[in-house]
Amino acid sequence: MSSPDRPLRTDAARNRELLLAAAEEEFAEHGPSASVAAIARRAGVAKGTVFRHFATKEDLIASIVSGHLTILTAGIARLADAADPGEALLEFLTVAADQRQQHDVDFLWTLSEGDPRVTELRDQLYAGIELLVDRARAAGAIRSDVTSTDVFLLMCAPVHVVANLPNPAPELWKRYLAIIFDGLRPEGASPLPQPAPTLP
Amino acid sequence: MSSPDRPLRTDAARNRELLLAAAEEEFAEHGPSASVAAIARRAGVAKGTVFRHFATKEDLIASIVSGHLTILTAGIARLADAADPGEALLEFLTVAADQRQQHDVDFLWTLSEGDPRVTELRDQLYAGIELLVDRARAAGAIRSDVTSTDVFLLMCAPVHVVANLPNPAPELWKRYLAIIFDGLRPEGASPLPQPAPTLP
Amino acid sequence: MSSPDRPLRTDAARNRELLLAAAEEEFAEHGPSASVAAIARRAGVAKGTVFRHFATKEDLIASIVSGHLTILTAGIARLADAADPGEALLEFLTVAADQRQQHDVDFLWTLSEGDPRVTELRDQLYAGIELLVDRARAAGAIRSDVTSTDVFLLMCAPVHVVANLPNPAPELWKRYLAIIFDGLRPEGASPLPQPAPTLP
Amino acid sequence: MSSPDRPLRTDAARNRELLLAAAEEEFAEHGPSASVAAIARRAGVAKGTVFRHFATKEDLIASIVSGHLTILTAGIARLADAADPGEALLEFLTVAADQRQQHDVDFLWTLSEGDPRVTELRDQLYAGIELLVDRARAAGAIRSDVTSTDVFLLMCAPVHVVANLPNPAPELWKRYLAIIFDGLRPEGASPLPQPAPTLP
DNA sequence: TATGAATGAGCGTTCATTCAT
DNA sequence: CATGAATGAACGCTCATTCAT
Repeated sequence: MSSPDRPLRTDAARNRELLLAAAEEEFAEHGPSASVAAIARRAGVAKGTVFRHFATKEDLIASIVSGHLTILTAGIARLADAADPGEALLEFLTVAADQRQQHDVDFLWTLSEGDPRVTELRDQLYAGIELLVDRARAAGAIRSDVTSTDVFLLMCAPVHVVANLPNPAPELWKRYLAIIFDGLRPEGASPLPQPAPTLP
Repeated sequence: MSSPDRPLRTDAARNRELLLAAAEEEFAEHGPSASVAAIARRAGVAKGTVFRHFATKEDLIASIVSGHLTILTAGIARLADAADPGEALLEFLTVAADQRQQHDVDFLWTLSEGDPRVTELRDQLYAGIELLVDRARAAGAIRSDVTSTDVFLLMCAPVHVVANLPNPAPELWKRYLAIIFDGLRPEGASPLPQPAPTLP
Repeated sequence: MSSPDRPLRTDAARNRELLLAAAEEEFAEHGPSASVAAIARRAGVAKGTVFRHFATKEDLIASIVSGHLTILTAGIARLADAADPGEALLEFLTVAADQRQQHDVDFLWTLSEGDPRVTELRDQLYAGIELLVDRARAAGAIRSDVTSTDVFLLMCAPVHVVANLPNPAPELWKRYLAIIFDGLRPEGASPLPQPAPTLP
Repeated sequence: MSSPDRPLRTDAARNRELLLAAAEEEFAEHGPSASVAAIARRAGVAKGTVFRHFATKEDLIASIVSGHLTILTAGIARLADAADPGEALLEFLTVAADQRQQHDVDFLWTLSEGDPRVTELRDQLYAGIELLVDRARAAGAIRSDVTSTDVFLLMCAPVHVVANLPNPAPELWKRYLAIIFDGLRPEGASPLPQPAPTLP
C-alpha cells in the first residue's frame, strides 16, 4: 500500500534521467541543432520514448534548464548565511560553473526563455543571487557598483570562455572565474562606463 | 565596350558583399539555423547565386568569420606601437567587442573551426594579440600570470555576457569589458588556480 | 463466492460497451483519424484495454459497424409484415437514417469493408431490405425499376447530404429522405439511364 | 521578349497539374489520410516538389477543390440562359457529377472549409446555382418548395451513393441522379417535413 | 552568370501496437 | 485483467545543395 505503483515508475524515472543526461551531452556537442533522434540513440531508447517523457523538444530543453536552475538555487540556500559573504559568493559561482560539468549549454537558457517553469525558477535563482551579492557588497568583498544582475550575467562566462577551446582541461574554467572575480573585487576597481542593466 | 566583362565582375563582387552582409544579419537574428534561402532573399538574389559565391553554407560562415578576423588583425597593426601598451590592449578589446556589438555571431566562430582560412587568420590574430599582451605585461599594465591565450579566450566574453539579456543597451558590453579588464590588472590579483592553456 | 469470476466479466462487458460508445463519439467528432488513445481516455480506461477487447483499431471499427447493422436488421424484422409495405420501407429508411443522425459515421462502413463479420451482417441486412423493397414494389408503393440494391445504396444519402452543412438542424435529414423517397415513387418517374448494379 | 521566362515555367506547370491529378486519385483511393509521399510518388516527383507547389497539404487540398469549383461555376455560365431551365439544371447536375471522374472526394470540400479561396469560389458557385434553380422553379420544372441550398447539398449525392460500391460502372451515378432529380420534380411531390437550411 | 525548380535526407512529432509489470 | 511505458514506422514539412535553362 505504501508504494503500490512504483515498480513501473522506476524504469520510467531511469529513462527520464538517461534522456536528460544524453540530451545535455548531445546539446553540448552539437549545439541547439542536436536532434531528438541522436538524443534517443545516446540514451538507448526509441525516439518515441523521448516524447513520452517530454511533450516537445522545447519541453526537454526547459527540463534540462529547470534542473540546472534548481540545483543552483539549492546551492544558494546552503550558502545564504555563511560566515564569509565574499567566500560564499565565490563558492556559489564555483558551484554554478562546476555543475555544468564543462558543458557549455548556455544557449539552452536562451532557447527556454518563454517557458513558465524556467521563468519562475530563474526568478527564484535571481532572488538568491541578490541575497548573496548584497551580503558580499555589505561586507566589502565586492565593489559597490556591481549589482546582482551583473553577477547573474557573468555567472556563465567562465565556462563559456573555456568552451572556445577544443579540449580544455577539466577545471580550466576556474582560471577564468578567478580572473573575473578579481574584476569584481574592490581593489583597483576602475569606474564602470555603463549603468547596470535590469532583468525584464 | 572597352572592358566587356567588367560590369559582370562588378556585379558579382557587389553580390558577394551583399550576401555577406545579409548573411551576418540573418545569423544575428535567427542564430545558426538561419537558412540560405532567407539570406538570398535578404540579399535580393536567387538561392543559386549564394552557391556560386560560396561553395557551401559552411564556406559562407567561414567567409564571414574571416572578414572579422582580418579586421581585428588590421586593428592590431595600428595599435602595435602605441605609446601606452595597457591602453592599446584595452583599445583592442574594445574594438574587438565593438565589431560584434551589432551582431552577436560568436557561434559562427565555433561553426567555422575546421576551415583552413579561418585557422590561418586566427593564428595571425593570435600572434598580434601576443604582441599586445607581451608589451602590456612588460609595461606592468596587466598581471604577470596572464597570457595571450587568456586574452584571446576572454576577448568574446563581454559581448557574450550581454547576449543573455533580451534587449541590451547598445554599449552595455563596455561595462563587462571594464570588469573583466579590471580582473586582468595587477592590482589586487589573486593567484590563478589553473595553468594557462595553449591553443592547438 | 458462488460465482467467483462474474464481477470481472461484468466489468469487462461494461468496458466493451463504454469503449464502443466512446469510439463512436470520437469518430463522429474527429473522423477516421480519431486516435485509440483518445477513445481510451473518453472511455476512462487505459490504452492497453482497448486492445484487450478489440484486436486492432480496424476490429473496433468493424464492431461498431456490426452493431449498427444488427440494429438495422432487427428493425426490418419488425417491419416485415406491416400492413402498408410502402410505409414500412419509408419507416425503415427513417430508422436507418435516424440511427446515424447523432453520429455521422458513414465512413466507418467503408473502413470496415473487408471484415467478414460485417460482410455477413451486411448480407443479412441486404436480404431484409430485399424483402421490404419487393413488398413495396408489389404494392405499387415504389416504381418498378428500382431494386433493393438501389435502396441499399441510397439508404445513407440523406445523412450524408446533411453532413456537408456545418451545424445542421437535428432532423434536417428527413427533408432529404422525403425528396429521395419521392424519387422512388411511381408518380412521374422518368426512365433510368443505367442498369441497376449488383452487390459483389 | 513576349514570353521571356516561360520555358522553366512549362515544366513547373506540368508538375503542378501532375500533382493535382495524382493527389485527386490518391485521395479517392485512400481518403483524407492519403499521404503526401504517395502523391509525390504517383506524380513521379520528389516529396519536396509537392511543397514547392503547395505550401501545405491543406493548400493542396484547397487547390483541388478550387479547381472543381471553378469548373462548376464555368459550367453554369454556359447554362444560365438555356431555353429549357429544367434541362439546364439537370445538365448542370450531370456536369457536376461527371467532372469528378467517378472520384468521390466530397470529403475534400469539408477539409478545405476554412480556405478563403474555396469560400469565395463556393459562394460564386452557390450564386450560380441559385440562378439555375430560380429559373427552373419559375418554369415549373422543379417543385416549388425546393431551394438552391437543397440542390447545392444534393449535388454530390449521386457520386457518393455510387462510391459505396467496390467497382461501380463508370456512369452508374447517372441512375441515382435520375432518381434524385425525379424527387425534385413537381409531379407526385409530398410535403417536406423540415424547413430548408441556409448556408453559413 | 543568374535563376529557381527539383531533389532527398533529415527533422520533430504522432500513433497503433506490444508487453512487462 | 488492466495498466501505461516502450517501440518504430510513418507523417507533414524544411532545407542545403544540384543543375537545366
